[in-house]
Amino acid sequence: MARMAIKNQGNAVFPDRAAQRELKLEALYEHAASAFNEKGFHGTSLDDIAAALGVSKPALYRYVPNKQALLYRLHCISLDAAEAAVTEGEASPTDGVERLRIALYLYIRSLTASSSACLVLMEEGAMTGAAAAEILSRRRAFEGRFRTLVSAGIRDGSVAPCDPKFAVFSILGAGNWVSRWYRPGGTRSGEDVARIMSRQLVRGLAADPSRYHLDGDVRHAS
Amino acid sequence: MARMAIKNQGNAVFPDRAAQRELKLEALYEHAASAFNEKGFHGTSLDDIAAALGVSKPALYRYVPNKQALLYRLHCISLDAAEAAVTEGEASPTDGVERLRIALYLYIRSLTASSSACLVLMEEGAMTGAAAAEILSRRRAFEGRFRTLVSAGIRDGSVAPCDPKFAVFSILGAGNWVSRWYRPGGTRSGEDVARIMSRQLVRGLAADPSRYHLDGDVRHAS
DNA sequence: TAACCAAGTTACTAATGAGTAACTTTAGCA
DNA sequence: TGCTAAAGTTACTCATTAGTAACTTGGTTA
Repeated sequence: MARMAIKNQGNAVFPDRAAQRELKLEALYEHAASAFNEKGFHGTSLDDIAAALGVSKPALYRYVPNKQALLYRLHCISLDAAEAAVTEGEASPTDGVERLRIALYLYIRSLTASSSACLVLMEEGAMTGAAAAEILSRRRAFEGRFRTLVSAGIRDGSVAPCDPKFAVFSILGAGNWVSRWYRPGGTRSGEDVARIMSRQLVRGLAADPSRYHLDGDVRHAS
Repeated sequence: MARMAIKNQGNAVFPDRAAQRELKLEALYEHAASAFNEKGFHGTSLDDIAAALGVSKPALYRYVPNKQALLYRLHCISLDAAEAAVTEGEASPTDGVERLRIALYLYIRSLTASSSACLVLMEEGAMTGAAAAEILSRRRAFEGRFRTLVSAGIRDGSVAPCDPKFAVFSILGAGNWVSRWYRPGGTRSGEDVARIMSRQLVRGLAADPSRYHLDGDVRHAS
Protein backbone atom coordinates (compact mmCIF):
# COMPACT_ATOMS: atom_id res chain seq x y z
CA MET A 1 0.00 0.00 0.00
CA ALA A 2 1.96 2.93 -1.23
CA ARG A 3 -0.68 5.35 -0.13
CA MET A 4 2.18 6.16 2.17
CA ALA A 5 1.55 9.80 1.85
CA ILE A 6 4.55 11.65 3.10
CA LYS A 7 2.27 14.61 3.16
CA ASN A 8 1.37 14.80 6.74
CA GLN A 9 4.64 15.96 8.20
CA GLY A 10 5.71 19.40 7.22
CA ASN A 11 2.72 21.46 6.39
CA ALA A 12 -0.77 20.11 5.94
CA VAL A 13 -2.56 17.72 8.19
CA PHE A 14 -4.50 15.02 6.30
CA PRO A 15 -4.04 16.99 3.12
CA ASP A 16 -6.33 14.81 1.05
CA ARG A 17 -8.93 14.07 3.62
CA ALA A 18 -9.41 17.66 4.68
CA ALA A 19 -9.58 18.90 1.11
CA GLN A 20 -12.07 16.20 0.17
CA ARG A 21 -14.17 17.06 3.14
CA GLU A 22 -14.17 20.72 2.24
CA LEU A 23 -15.28 19.95 -1.31
CA LYS A 24 -18.04 17.69 -0.14
CA LEU A 25 -19.25 20.25 2.36
CA GLU A 26 -19.46 22.83 -0.38
CA ALA A 27 -21.34 20.44 -2.65
CA LEU A 28 -23.72 19.77 0.20
CA TYR A 29 -24.35 23.49 0.66
CA GLU A 30 -24.91 24.03 -3.05
CA HIS A 31 -27.33 21.16 -3.43
CA ALA A 32 -29.18 21.94 -0.24
CA ALA A 33 -29.54 25.62 -1.08
CA SER A 34 -30.85 25.03 -4.57
CA ALA A 35 -33.24 22.34 -3.34
CA PHE A 36 -34.52 24.63 -0.59
CA ASN A 37 -35.01 27.37 -3.14
CA GLU A 38 -36.96 25.19 -5.51
CA LYS A 39 -38.99 23.05 -3.17
CA GLY A 40 -38.84 24.95 0.08
CA PHE A 41 -37.22 23.93 3.33
CA HIS A 42 -39.97 21.60 4.48
CA GLY A 43 -40.50 20.31 0.96
CA THR A 44 -36.93 19.05 0.78
CA SER A 45 -36.05 15.92 2.70
CA LEU A 46 -32.56 15.05 3.80
CA ASP A 47 -33.02 11.84 1.86
CA ASP A 48 -33.50 13.95 -1.28
CA ILE A 49 -30.32 15.90 -0.64
CA ALA A 50 -28.35 12.80 0.26
CA ALA A 51 -29.53 10.97 -2.85
CA ALA A 52 -28.55 13.93 -5.05
CA LEU A 53 -25.07 13.74 -3.55
CA GLY A 54 -24.91 9.98 -3.98
CA VAL A 55 -24.78 9.12 -0.30
CA SER A 56 -27.23 7.98 2.33
CA LYS A 57 -28.95 10.33 4.73
CA PRO A 58 -26.98 9.47 7.87
CA ALA A 59 -23.79 10.38 6.02
CA LEU A 60 -24.95 14.00 6.03
CA TYR A 61 -24.83 14.06 9.79
CA ARG A 62 -21.03 13.83 9.57
CA TYR A 63 -21.12 17.29 8.01
CA VAL A 64 -23.98 19.06 9.69
CA PRO A 65 -25.53 18.54 13.13
CA ASN A 66 -29.13 18.73 11.90
CA LYS A 67 -31.42 20.17 9.27
CA GLN A 68 -32.05 23.44 11.07
CA ALA A 69 -28.32 24.04 11.45
CA LEU A 70 -27.88 23.42 7.74
CA LEU A 71 -30.44 26.09 6.99
CA TYR A 72 -28.75 28.44 9.43
CA ARG A 73 -25.36 27.94 7.77
CA LEU A 74 -26.83 28.66 4.38
CA HIS A 75 -28.43 31.85 5.60
CA CYS A 76 -25.10 32.92 7.05
CA ILE A 77 -23.32 32.30 3.77
CA SER A 78 -26.00 34.28 2.00
CA LEU A 79 -25.78 37.19 4.43
CA ASP A 80 -21.99 37.25 4.42
CA ALA A 81 -22.06 37.82 0.69
CA ALA A 82 -24.82 40.42 0.96
CA GLU A 83 -23.02 42.37 3.66
CA ALA A 84 -19.76 42.31 1.74
CA ALA A 85 -21.58 43.79 -1.23
CA VAL A 86 -23.07 46.70 0.66
CA THR A 87 -19.81 47.33 2.51
CA GLU A 88 -17.96 47.69 -0.77
CA GLY A 89 -20.68 49.97 -2.12
CA GLU A 90 -20.49 52.20 0.95
CA ALA A 91 -16.74 52.51 0.63
CA SER A 92 -16.73 53.53 -3.03
CA PRO A 93 -15.33 57.04 -3.57
CA THR A 94 -18.15 58.48 -5.63
CA ASP A 95 -21.55 60.08 -5.11
CA GLY A 96 -24.65 58.65 -3.45
CA VAL A 97 -26.48 57.23 -6.42
CA GLU A 98 -23.37 55.49 -7.68
CA ARG A 99 -22.62 53.97 -4.29
CA LEU A 100 -26.15 52.66 -4.32
CA ARG A 101 -25.76 51.21 -7.79
CA ILE A 102 -22.46 49.54 -6.92
CA ALA A 103 -23.88 47.96 -3.79
CA LEU A 104 -26.87 46.69 -5.75
CA TYR A 105 -24.68 45.43 -8.58
CA LEU A 106 -22.48 43.46 -6.19
CA TYR A 107 -25.46 42.11 -4.31
CA ILE A 108 -27.15 40.82 -7.46
CA ARG A 109 -23.88 39.39 -8.68
CA SER A 110 -23.49 37.48 -5.43
CA LEU A 111 -26.92 35.94 -5.93
CA THR A 112 -25.97 34.70 -9.37
CA ALA A 113 -22.61 33.39 -8.27
CA SER A 114 -23.75 30.48 -6.14
CA SER A 115 -26.93 28.82 -4.98
CA SER A 116 -25.62 28.91 -1.43
CA ALA A 117 -26.01 32.67 -1.43
CA CYS A 118 -29.62 32.52 -2.60
CA LEU A 119 -31.81 31.81 0.38
CA VAL A 120 -33.58 35.14 0.21
CA LEU A 121 -36.81 33.88 -1.27
CA MET A 122 -37.18 31.11 1.26
CA GLU A 123 -40.21 31.00 3.50
CA GLU A 124 -39.35 33.08 6.53
CA GLY A 125 -40.99 30.90 9.14
CA ALA A 126 -38.67 27.98 8.42
CA MET A 127 -36.10 28.92 10.96
CA THR A 128 -36.86 28.71 14.64
CA GLY A 129 -35.47 29.88 17.95
CA ALA A 130 -32.56 32.20 18.51
CA ALA A 131 -31.06 31.49 15.10
CA ALA A 132 -34.20 32.85 13.44
CA ALA A 133 -33.97 36.07 15.38
CA GLU A 134 -30.31 36.49 14.53
CA ILE A 135 -30.82 35.95 10.80
CA LEU A 136 -33.83 38.21 10.70
CA SER A 137 -31.95 40.96 12.48
CA ARG A 138 -28.98 40.72 10.12
CA ARG A 139 -31.35 40.83 7.16
CA ARG A 140 -32.99 43.97 8.57
CA ALA A 141 -29.64 45.61 9.23
CA PHE A 142 -28.65 44.87 5.65
CA GLU A 143 -31.78 46.60 4.38
CA GLY A 144 -31.16 49.47 6.75
CA ARG A 145 -27.75 50.10 5.23
CA PHE A 146 -29.35 50.28 1.80
CA ARG A 147 -31.84 52.82 3.10
CA THR A 148 -28.99 54.86 4.47
CA LEU A 149 -27.35 54.79 1.04
CA VAL A 150 -30.57 56.12 -0.48
CA SER A 151 -30.94 58.84 2.16
CA ALA A 152 -27.34 59.93 1.65
CA GLY A 153 -27.97 60.09 -2.08
CA ILE A 154 -30.98 62.31 -1.54
CA ARG A 155 -28.91 64.60 0.67
CA ASP A 156 -26.09 64.96 -1.85
CA GLY A 157 -28.63 65.54 -4.61
CA SER A 158 -27.77 62.52 -6.73
CA VAL A 159 -30.92 60.63 -5.80
CA ALA A 160 -34.35 62.10 -6.43
CA PRO A 161 -36.33 62.84 -3.27
CA CYS A 162 -38.36 59.76 -2.41
CA ASP A 163 -39.26 57.49 0.44
CA PRO A 164 -36.12 55.40 1.08
CA LYS A 165 -38.16 52.57 2.51
CA PHE A 166 -40.06 51.92 -0.69
CA ALA A 167 -37.07 52.67 -2.86
CA VAL A 168 -35.14 49.91 -1.12
CA PHE A 169 -38.04 47.48 -1.15
CA SER A 170 -38.22 48.00 -4.90
CA ILE A 171 -34.61 47.52 -5.79
CA LEU A 172 -33.91 44.71 -3.35
CA GLY A 173 -37.15 42.96 -4.26
CA ALA A 174 -36.21 43.04 -7.93
CA GLY A 175 -32.74 41.85 -6.99
CA ASN A 176 -33.95 39.03 -4.79
CA TRP A 177 -36.24 37.85 -7.55
CA VAL A 178 -33.17 37.10 -9.66
CA SER A 179 -32.58 33.99 -7.59
CA ARG A 180 -35.90 32.70 -8.84
CA TRP A 181 -35.25 32.82 -12.56
CA TYR A 182 -31.50 33.07 -13.09
CA ARG A 183 -29.75 29.82 -13.93
CA PRO A 184 -26.06 29.69 -14.88
CA GLY A 185 -25.34 28.75 -18.46
CA GLY A 186 -27.85 31.05 -20.13
CA THR A 187 -27.00 33.66 -22.73
CA ARG A 188 -26.17 36.19 -20.05
CA SER A 189 -23.56 35.87 -17.37
CA GLY A 190 -24.27 36.72 -13.77
CA GLU A 191 -22.24 39.91 -14.25
CA ASP A 192 -24.37 40.89 -17.25
CA VAL A 193 -27.55 40.35 -15.33
CA ALA A 194 -26.28 42.31 -12.35
CA ARG A 195 -25.10 45.19 -14.53
CA ILE A 196 -28.30 45.45 -16.56
CA MET A 197 -30.61 45.24 -13.61
CA SER A 198 -28.71 47.50 -11.27
CA ARG A 199 -28.59 50.22 -13.92
CA GLN A 200 -32.24 49.93 -14.75
CA LEU A 201 -33.35 49.99 -11.14
CA VAL A 202 -31.14 52.85 -10.03
CA ARG A 203 -32.16 54.87 -13.07
CA GLY A 204 -35.64 55.01 -11.56
CA LEU A 205 -34.25 56.73 -8.47
CA ALA A 206 -31.52 58.93 -9.91
CA ALA A 207 -31.96 62.68 -9.79
CA ASP A 208 -30.48 62.67 -13.29
CA PRO A 209 -31.60 59.43 -14.94
CA SER A 210 -29.78 60.29 -18.15
CA ARG A 211 -26.61 59.13 -16.41
CA TYR A 212 -27.86 55.60 -16.82
CA HIS A 213 -28.27 54.42 -20.37
CA LEU A 214 -30.05 51.18 -21.09
CA ASP A 215 -29.15 51.23 -24.78
CA GLY A 216 -26.14 49.04 -24.46
CA ASP A 217 -28.32 46.33 -23.07
CA VAL A 218 -30.81 46.07 -25.89
CA ARG A 219 -31.53 42.64 -27.23
CA HIS A 220 -34.65 41.61 -29.11
CA ALA A 221 -36.42 44.92 -28.93
CA SER A 222 -37.86 44.59 -32.43
CA MET B 1 -87.27 14.05 -4.79
CA ALA B 2 -88.82 17.41 -4.63
CA ARG B 3 -85.68 18.77 -3.12
CA MET B 4 -85.70 20.65 -6.35
CA ALA B 5 -86.49 22.94 -3.53
CA ILE B 6 -89.46 25.15 -3.82
CA LYS B 7 -87.33 27.37 -1.69
CA ASN B 8 -85.27 27.57 -4.75
CA GLN B 9 -87.69 29.55 -6.81
CA GLY B 10 -88.16 33.10 -5.65
CA ASN B 11 -84.98 34.75 -4.70
CA ALA B 12 -82.39 33.21 -2.45
CA VAL B 13 -81.24 29.63 -2.47
CA PHE B 14 -80.56 28.33 1.03
CA PRO B 15 -80.04 31.93 1.94
CA ASP B 16 -78.20 31.42 5.20
CA ARG B 17 -76.39 28.19 4.59
CA ALA B 18 -75.00 29.11 1.20
CA ALA B 19 -73.89 32.52 2.35
CA GLN B 20 -72.24 31.06 5.43
CA ARG B 21 -70.47 28.51 3.31
CA GLU B 22 -69.20 31.15 0.96
CA LEU B 23 -67.83 33.21 3.82
CA LYS B 24 -66.12 30.24 5.37
CA LEU B 25 -64.61 29.23 2.07
CA GLU B 26 -63.18 32.70 1.67
CA ALA B 27 -61.79 32.64 5.21
CA LEU B 28 -60.22 29.29 4.43
CA TYR B 29 -58.56 30.71 1.32
CA GLU B 30 -57.26 33.75 3.18
CA HIS B 31 -55.83 31.80 6.05
CA ALA B 32 -54.37 29.11 3.86
CA ALA B 33 -52.75 31.60 1.51
CA SER B 34 -51.16 33.66 4.24
CA ALA B 35 -49.94 30.53 6.03
CA PHE B 36 -48.47 29.17 2.79
CA ASN B 37 -46.77 32.49 2.21
CA GLU B 38 -45.23 32.60 5.65
CA LYS B 39 -44.37 29.00 6.28
CA GLY B 40 -44.43 27.47 2.84
CA PHE B 41 -46.78 24.86 1.45
CA HIS B 42 -45.11 21.87 3.06
CA GLY B 43 -44.45 23.81 6.23
CA THR B 44 -48.15 24.38 6.77
CA SER B 45 -50.25 21.48 7.97
CA LEU B 46 -53.97 21.22 7.45
CA ASP B 47 -54.24 20.92 11.20
CA ASP B 48 -52.63 24.37 11.48
CA ILE B 49 -55.11 25.88 9.06
CA ALA B 50 -58.05 24.14 10.66
CA ALA B 51 -57.02 25.27 14.12
CA ALA B 52 -56.66 28.86 12.93
CA LEU B 53 -60.21 28.66 11.64
CA GLY B 54 -61.45 27.08 14.82
CA VAL B 55 -62.44 23.74 13.33
CA SER B 56 -60.91 20.30 13.07
CA LYS B 57 -58.97 19.14 10.06
CA PRO B 58 -61.58 16.78 8.57
CA ALA B 59 -63.98 19.71 8.41
CA LEU B 60 -61.78 21.27 5.73
CA TYR B 61 -62.47 18.36 3.44
CA ARG B 62 -66.05 19.54 3.12
CA TYR B 63 -64.67 22.61 1.35
CA VAL B 64 -61.70 21.34 -0.58
CA PRO B 65 -60.96 17.85 -1.96
CA ASN B 66 -57.32 17.82 -0.80
CA LYS B 67 -54.32 19.96 -0.01
CA GLN B 68 -53.00 20.07 -3.57
CA ALA B 69 -56.38 21.22 -4.86
CA LEU B 70 -56.39 23.97 -2.25
CA LEU B 71 -53.04 25.19 -3.51
CA TYR B 72 -54.30 25.03 -7.08
CA ARG B 73 -57.38 27.10 -6.24
CA LEU B 74 -55.23 29.73 -4.57
CA HIS B 75 -52.94 29.96 -7.55
CA CYS B 76 -55.97 30.39 -9.79
CA ILE B 77 -57.33 33.20 -7.63
CA SER B 78 -53.91 34.82 -7.74
CA LEU B 79 -53.62 34.51 -11.50
CA ASP B 80 -57.16 35.69 -12.15
CA ALA B 81 -56.33 38.94 -10.39
CA ALA B 82 -53.00 39.26 -12.17
CA GLU B 83 -54.51 38.70 -15.60
CA ALA B 84 -57.29 41.17 -14.92
CA ALA B 85 -54.66 43.76 -14.06
CA VAL B 86 -52.67 43.35 -17.24
CA THR B 87 -55.84 43.21 -19.34
CA GLU B 88 -56.95 46.56 -17.99
CA GLY B 89 -53.50 48.00 -18.58
CA GLU B 90 -53.48 46.81 -22.17
CA ALA B 91 -56.87 48.36 -22.82
CA SER B 92 -55.98 51.81 -21.49
CA PRO B 93 -56.15 54.52 -24.17
CA THR B 94 -52.71 56.03 -23.66
CA ASP B 95 -49.11 55.43 -24.68
CA GLY B 96 -46.90 52.44 -24.03
CA VAL B 97 -45.15 53.47 -20.87
CA GLU B 98 -48.41 54.51 -19.24
CA ARG B 99 -50.11 51.25 -20.17
CA LEU B 100 -47.20 49.49 -18.54
CA ARG B 101 -47.45 51.60 -15.40
CA ILE B 102 -51.18 51.04 -15.12
CA ALA B 103 -50.83 47.29 -15.48
CA LEU B 104 -48.10 47.25 -12.86
CA TYR B 105 -50.10 49.48 -10.54
CA LEU B 106 -53.14 47.23 -10.72
CA TYR B 107 -51.05 44.13 -10.28
CA ILE B 108 -49.35 45.41 -7.14
CA ARG B 109 -52.68 46.64 -5.82
CA SER B 110 -54.13 43.17 -6.28
CA LEU B 111 -51.30 41.70 -4.22
CA THR B 112 -52.03 44.06 -1.36
CA ALA B 113 -55.77 43.53 -1.52
CA SER B 114 -55.91 39.95 -0.31
CA SER B 115 -53.62 37.18 0.83
CA SER B 116 -55.38 34.82 -1.54
CA ALA B 117 -53.85 36.70 -4.45
CA CYS B 118 -50.33 36.43 -3.07
CA LEU B 119 -48.97 33.03 -3.90
CA VAL B 120 -46.24 34.37 -6.16
CA LEU B 121 -43.40 33.89 -3.78
CA MET B 122 -44.28 30.29 -3.01
CA GLU B 123 -41.82 27.56 -3.74
CA GLU B 124 -42.46 26.53 -7.32
CA GLY B 125 -42.01 22.82 -6.89
CA ALA B 126 -44.94 22.53 -4.52
CA MET B 127 -47.49 21.81 -7.20
CA THR B 128 -47.42 18.56 -9.06
CA GLY B 129 -48.89 16.99 -12.16
CA ALA B 130 -51.02 18.65 -14.78
CA ALA B 131 -52.08 21.43 -12.45
CA ALA B 132 -48.47 22.53 -12.03
CA ALA B 133 -48.00 22.74 -15.78
CA GLU B 134 -51.18 24.75 -16.18
CA ILE B 135 -50.29 27.27 -13.48
CA LEU B 136 -46.74 27.63 -14.74
CA SER B 137 -47.93 28.24 -18.26
CA ARG B 138 -50.45 30.88 -17.15
CA ARG B 139 -47.72 32.57 -15.12
CA ARG B 140 -45.44 32.61 -18.16
CA ALA B 141 -48.17 33.96 -20.38
CA PHE B 142 -48.77 36.72 -17.86
CA GLU B 143 -45.10 37.69 -17.98
CA GLY B 144 -45.19 37.52 -21.76
CA ARG B 145 -47.96 40.09 -21.89
CA PHE B 146 -45.87 42.43 -19.75
CA ARG B 147 -42.96 41.99 -22.13
CA THR B 148 -45.23 42.84 -25.00
CA LEU B 149 -46.24 46.02 -23.20
CA VAL B 150 -42.58 46.95 -22.85
CA SER B 151 -41.82 46.19 -26.50
CA ALA B 152 -44.78 48.25 -27.62
CA GLY B 153 -43.55 51.10 -25.46
CA ILE B 154 -40.13 50.93 -27.06
CA ARG B 155 -41.73 51.02 -30.50
CA ASP B 156 -43.88 54.05 -29.76
CA GLY B 157 -40.89 55.79 -28.19
CA SER B 158 -42.30 56.13 -24.68
CA VAL B 159 -40.04 53.43 -23.23
CA ALA B 160 -36.27 53.68 -23.46
CA PRO B 161 -34.68 50.96 -25.61
CA CYS B 162 -33.85 48.03 -23.36
CA ASP B 163 -34.16 44.30 -23.08
CA PRO B 164 -37.84 43.66 -22.31
CA LYS B 165 -37.00 40.41 -20.60
CA PHE B 166 -34.91 42.00 -17.89
CA ALA B 167 -37.15 45.02 -17.67
CA VAL B 168 -40.08 42.77 -16.83
CA PHE B 169 -38.08 40.64 -14.43
CA SER B 170 -37.17 43.81 -12.58
CA ILE B 171 -40.57 45.36 -12.26
CA LEU B 172 -42.45 42.16 -11.58
CA GLY B 173 -39.81 40.97 -9.15
CA ALA B 174 -40.09 44.18 -7.19
CA GLY B 175 -43.86 43.88 -7.36
CA ASN B 176 -43.92 40.28 -6.22
CA TRP B 177 -41.71 41.15 -3.29
CA VAL B 178 -44.50 43.35 -1.96
CA SER B 179 -46.32 40.25 -0.82
CA ARG B 180 -43.40 39.56 1.48
CA TRP B 181 -43.40 42.77 3.47
CA TYR B 182 -46.77 44.44 2.98
CA ARG B 183 -49.27 43.94 5.79
CA PRO B 184 -52.61 45.74 5.87
CA GLY B 185 -52.99 48.29 8.62
CA GLY B 186 -49.66 50.06 8.16
CA THR B 187 -49.27 53.75 7.51
CA ARG B 188 -49.71 53.24 3.78
CA SER B 189 -52.70 51.73 2.05
CA GLY B 190 -52.31 49.12 -0.65
CA GLU B 191 -53.18 51.80 -3.19
CA ASP B 192 -50.41 54.04 -1.86
CA VAL B 193 -47.87 51.27 -2.08
CA ALA B 194 -48.95 50.33 -5.58
CA ARG B 195 -48.83 53.94 -6.76
CA ILE B 196 -45.44 54.71 -5.28
CA MET B 197 -43.78 51.56 -6.48
CA SER B 198 -45.27 51.47 -9.95
CA ARG B 199 -44.13 55.05 -10.56
CA GLN B 200 -40.66 54.46 -9.26
CA LEU B 201 -40.16 51.29 -11.27
CA VAL B 202 -41.55 52.59 -14.52
CA ARG B 203 -39.49 55.75 -14.18
CA GLY B 204 -36.41 53.58 -14.65
CA LEU B 205 -37.69 52.46 -18.03
CA ALA B 206 -39.33 55.58 -19.37
CA ALA B 207 -37.80 57.37 -22.33
CA ASP B 208 -38.65 60.58 -20.50
CA PRO B 209 -38.32 59.83 -16.77
CA SER B 210 -39.28 63.39 -15.85
CA ARG B 211 -42.89 62.35 -16.48
CA TYR B 212 -42.72 60.44 -13.23
CA HIS B 213 -42.16 62.49 -10.13
CA LEU B 214 -41.32 60.79 -6.86
CA ASP B 215 -41.56 63.99 -4.84
CA GLY B 216 -45.13 63.53 -3.78
CA ASP B 217 -44.09 60.32 -2.10
CA VAL B 218 -41.42 61.67 0.17
CA ARG B 219 -41.56 60.68 3.79
CA HIS B 220 -38.67 60.66 6.18
CA ALA B 221 -35.99 61.70 3.77
CA SER B 222 -34.18 63.77 6.35
C1' DT C 1 -93.58 15.37 13.20
C1' DA C 2 -90.44 12.76 10.41
C1' DA C 3 -86.90 12.56 7.19
C1' DC C 4 -82.86 14.53 5.40
C1' DC C 5 -78.68 16.55 4.69
C1' DA C 6 -75.02 19.83 5.58
C1' DA C 7 -71.44 20.43 8.79
C1' DG C 8 -68.85 18.95 12.04
C1' DT C 9 -66.81 15.60 15.40
C1' DT C 10 -63.46 11.71 17.27
C1' DA C 11 -60.70 7.95 16.15
C1' DC C 12 -58.16 5.68 12.95
C1' DT C 13 -54.33 4.44 8.81
C1' DA C 14 -50.48 4.71 6.23
C1' DA C 15 -46.69 7.08 4.73
C1' DT C 16 -43.05 10.06 5.24
C1' DG C 17 -39.12 11.94 7.22
C1' DA C 18 -35.75 13.61 11.07
C1' DG C 19 -32.63 11.75 13.79
C1' DT C 20 -29.98 7.58 16.20
C1' DA C 21 -27.47 3.06 16.94
C1' DA C 22 -24.49 -0.18 15.70
C1' DC C 23 -21.81 -2.11 12.30
C1' DT C 24 -18.27 -2.07 8.03
C1' DT C 25 -14.76 -0.35 5.30
C1' DT C 26 -10.93 2.32 4.02
C1' DA C 27 -7.18 5.81 4.46
C1' DG C 28 -3.40 7.49 7.09
C1' DC C 29 0.51 6.65 9.98
C1' DA C 30 3.98 4.74 13.54
C1' DT D 1 1.93 -4.93 10.09
C1' DG D 2 -1.35 -3.34 13.09
C1' DC D 3 -3.74 0.60 15.28
C1' DT D 4 -6.88 4.52 14.85
C1' DA D 5 -10.31 7.30 13.32
C1' DA D 6 -12.94 9.13 9.52
C1' DA D 7 -16.64 8.12 6.37
C1' DG D 8 -20.18 5.63 5.24
C1' DT D 9 -23.63 1.80 5.56
C1' DT D 10 -28.19 -0.68 7.00
C1' DA D 11 -31.75 -0.94 10.16
C1' DC D 12 -34.32 1.08 13.44
C1' DT D 13 -37.51 4.84 16.38
C1' DC D 14 -40.67 8.18 16.90
C1' DA D 15 -43.26 12.13 15.60
C1' DT D 16 -45.91 14.35 12.24
C1' DT D 17 -49.37 14.67 8.85
C1' DA D 18 -52.52 13.79 4.65
C1' DG D 19 -56.43 11.57 4.17
C1' DT D 20 -60.56 8.24 5.57
C1' DA D 21 -64.40 6.04 8.33
C1' DA D 22 -68.02 6.22 11.12
C1' DC D 23 -70.62 8.75 14.21
C1' DT D 24 -73.33 13.26 16.17
C1' DT D 25 -75.97 17.38 15.79
C1' DG D 26 -79.01 20.85 14.21
C1' DG D 27 -81.37 23.45 10.74
C1' DT D 28 -84.72 22.92 6.58
C1' DT D 29 -88.29 21.07 4.24
C1' DA D 30 -92.34 18.14 3.16
